Amino acid sequence: MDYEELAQLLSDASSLDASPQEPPPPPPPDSPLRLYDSSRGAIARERSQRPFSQQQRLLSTLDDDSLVGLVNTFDRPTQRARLRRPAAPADDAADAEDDPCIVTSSPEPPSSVVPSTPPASSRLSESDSSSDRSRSSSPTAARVGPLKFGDYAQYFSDKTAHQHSRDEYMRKLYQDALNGGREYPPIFKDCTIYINGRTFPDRLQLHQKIIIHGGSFKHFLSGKKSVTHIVASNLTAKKRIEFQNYKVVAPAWITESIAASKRLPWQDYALITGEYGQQKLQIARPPAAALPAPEQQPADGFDANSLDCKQPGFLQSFFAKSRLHQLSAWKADLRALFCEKYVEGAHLQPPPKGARLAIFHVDFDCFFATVSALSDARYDLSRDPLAVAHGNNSSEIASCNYVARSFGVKNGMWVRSARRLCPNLICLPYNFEQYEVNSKLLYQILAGSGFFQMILPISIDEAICVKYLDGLPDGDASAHQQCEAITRQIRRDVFDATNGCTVSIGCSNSLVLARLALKKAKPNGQCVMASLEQDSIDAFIEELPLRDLPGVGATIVDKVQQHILFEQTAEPTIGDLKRNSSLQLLASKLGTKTGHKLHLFLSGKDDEENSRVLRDPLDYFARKSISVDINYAIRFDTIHEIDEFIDRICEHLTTKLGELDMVTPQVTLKVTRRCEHAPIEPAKYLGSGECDTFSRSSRFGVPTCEAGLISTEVKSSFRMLGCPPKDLRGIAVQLNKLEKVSDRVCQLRLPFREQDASSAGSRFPALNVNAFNSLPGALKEDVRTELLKRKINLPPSPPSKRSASNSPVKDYWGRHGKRTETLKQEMPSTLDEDFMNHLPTQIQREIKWDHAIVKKASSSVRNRLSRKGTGVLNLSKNRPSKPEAVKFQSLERPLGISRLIKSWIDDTIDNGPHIDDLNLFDKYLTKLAAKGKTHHILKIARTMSSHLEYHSSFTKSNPQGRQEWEEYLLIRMIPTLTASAAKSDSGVQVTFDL
DNA sequence: CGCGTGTGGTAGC
DNA sequence: ATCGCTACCACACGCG
Repeated sequence: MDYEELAQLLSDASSLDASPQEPPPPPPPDSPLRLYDSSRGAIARERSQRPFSQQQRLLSTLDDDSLVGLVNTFDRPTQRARLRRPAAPADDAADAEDDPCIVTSSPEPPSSVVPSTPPASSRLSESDSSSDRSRSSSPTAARVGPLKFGDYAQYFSDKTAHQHSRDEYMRKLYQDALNGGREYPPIFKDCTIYINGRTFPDRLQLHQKIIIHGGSFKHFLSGKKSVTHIVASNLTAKKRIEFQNYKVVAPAWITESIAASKRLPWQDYALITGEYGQQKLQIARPPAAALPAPEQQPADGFDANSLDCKQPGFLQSFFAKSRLHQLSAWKADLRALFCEKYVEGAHLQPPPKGARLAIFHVDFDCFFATVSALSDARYDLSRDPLAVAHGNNSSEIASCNYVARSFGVKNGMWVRSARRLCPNLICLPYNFEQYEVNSKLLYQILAGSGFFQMILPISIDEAICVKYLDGLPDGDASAHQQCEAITRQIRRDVFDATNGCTVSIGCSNSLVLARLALKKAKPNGQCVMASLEQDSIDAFIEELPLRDLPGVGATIVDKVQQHILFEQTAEPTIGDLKRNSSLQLLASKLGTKTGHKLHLFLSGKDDEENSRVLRDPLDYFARKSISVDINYAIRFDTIHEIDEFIDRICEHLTTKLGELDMVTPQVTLKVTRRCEHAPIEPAKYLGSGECDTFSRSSRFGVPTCEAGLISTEVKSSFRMLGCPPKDLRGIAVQLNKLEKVSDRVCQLRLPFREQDASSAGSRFPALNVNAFNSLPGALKEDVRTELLKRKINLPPSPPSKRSASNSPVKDYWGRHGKRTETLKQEMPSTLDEDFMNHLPTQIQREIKWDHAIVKKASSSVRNRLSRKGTGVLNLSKNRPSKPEAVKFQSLERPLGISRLIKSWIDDTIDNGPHIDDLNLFDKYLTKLAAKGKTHHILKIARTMSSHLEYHSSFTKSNPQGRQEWEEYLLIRMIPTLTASAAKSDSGVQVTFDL
């Protein structure tokens, strides 16, 4: 039995009962469950094999970089269009080009944008996966395409197109600056060179050397075919394999070739000597000779037994073994399945308001333990104390049977502690496959029984089944007896089908009571409490532990104990609280909502929120966010490793997002950081120990599903949170407020059509907001001014009137509050709100900084983060960051700035510059650029570069700070410089006043 | 008051 | 060893 059949059962059972006069819907031929199947195994496989896109990673870091290309084409849609097609060197961009979504660019009549609801019959006969697909491949859905991929491809091609001219310009610039205008020998003519990893000399210098000697430089491997040489100082084993077909040379090839004034044979500097020879042999030999290489690869990164978060296969292998991940994934799948079955509510008839319901809460007894035990003939579920856990000491018990529980063993306990209570405890391995099998059997039986109008999935082993009692005589014994009979039969059927798994069932008229009845029924029992008087309900729940109420966990019990029951009992019961509380008391001690909820629960009544699942299950089960959390085995040394990790997480998330056909307007990063006093290595192997958490969310101007964009925001957020890489113990990325792409079609249509209506380009179409978003600071200002001059209307704003984030402003103001006047820039108040809402968070922050009116001391996060003072991006109190930073703005003389920068680097060479200082520094550079002082920027860049080199010459290790400085130079400074250069190209004379 | 962000609690085994 | 995930709600607080 697979999920497809199960889904049919689900569908058939409920639709039959819900509307008996209608014929059962023909089962969708090829149906929804493809989604289910593909969202598991297949995706996972694809994910593990899919090579990480190098260009995407780099691209995502190059956020502010070189959007000059977009600026250049900003007002020239024709050029944009021309550029769009041919150049899309990135694999991802190329994929996007193939995507039907973006191929279409012709406008569609509005009528097709909102497809009228098809007759039910036609919808039924249509396989639903294809219904989705047909919608998304329809021309109307294609309207969304350009926002999804097109701009990215555009961005990318523009960027690539621009890179060459930038390098060319830089070449001239360097030539003038360093060589008195004379040309350097074109040693690397026709060479396209990519630099991998850290090198000596560093990337910046090699880049310089390459371009001034006539070579061209690739900032990333786009398809690899265009690259003639890869320069690297050393290669990981994996890269060694990845690059084995390329000319990989040591940096000395560059330097020595220059010294020799001619291109030396690359073979003498080949990094992959053995492999290359072998490679040639392999071509000649039968394929068998190639075997060793693939075998090496798993050992390198995919060893299932070693969990190394720095390896590309980590996520995959971690998730495969994480019980909590599985539980969450199953749950999400079941919910999606439910929604798929009842697309648009077609087959679903929620109970009429006020209908009498019988709710059956069905749950396996100690599911994992039972299933694992049943698959091992050596053990007797009813005699041996059993538990499911990975290992022996600090591994957690996922589930234990009732024999073990009689010793005091509990779920979640560490095996070591459990063994103290129960020395004979037997630990069984997980058997995720069997869990799924048995779960399917359960759902199949529930759906096939025909007893229920709705089957609401709660988890892999737990469901809530709803029966409408309206046809039955009121409140009499027959309803109760029927429920008893149903319960008995379900339990027997499941036991038989699963060959020994027991389910317990609680049945009552409310969700709360059904749940309490279930608790009472466990293990292997049933408890039917249908149609009772309030008195008997009260009597029934009186003795049950408060903890058993839904939504009541350790914290709420603690609060109740402390503030309401004053520590009277160790384990308070529902009766305890009910006797000692009132609605007002609960609301005041626990909060309004929680208080009200609890008050109702104490009488066995559902509240608005927890019964929402009954009233509007589709809404209840609809997905509103997706996230990845990893709080185990996180051990990083450098920010770069973390960046890569973030990239992988974002890829993972966007893959899911794509499967769901959704986009996100917001991403939240949650960082789990080792507590200051906590030991470096906690008791639990690779555990996180005691931690603090910090989170930060970012908005996208336009909802996106692009890994690169999301990743950029997340990496930026990570820096904002200032967690030292070595103290990172967990990381979570959430995509919030998800929207279906198909739902966005209507919203987006208007701006597009406006654009089409006036092809002259005098209107400001929605799409160009993206372009604007991406502009570097100085140009952005220009463009903004230009827009104003032309009185170009901006696209409609999203409903919200507020812009993304408050705290960065506070952060800035807490530290640089006095800079208001000098940094103030023009932004007309009428545009402000609408405009801001369309800008990416990062740019919003910049603008906000300029226009901030807030004068607040550092936020609490800021304070908490700086208490340690030695973090990488964490400003040390004894580092003179602020005075220096303020000085940037007033310094005009190069000599002064040089000295300042040197001392800044000196001070931060170990721990790295503070992000705020860098941002301020960026501002300074932007100002310089705005004034056309490109030569100043160039000089500063050279100062920084050479000073970093100076540091590296006597530092053995590679301190965090220097890496960050180098990265800053490469990914932020150079682009600024380039943008500035490109801008001043037309008019301003570049001169040096050394 | 309405809205946004960041934090925290809870659920499943 | 060991695989401490994930979705969602509610709250506190800040802002205008």
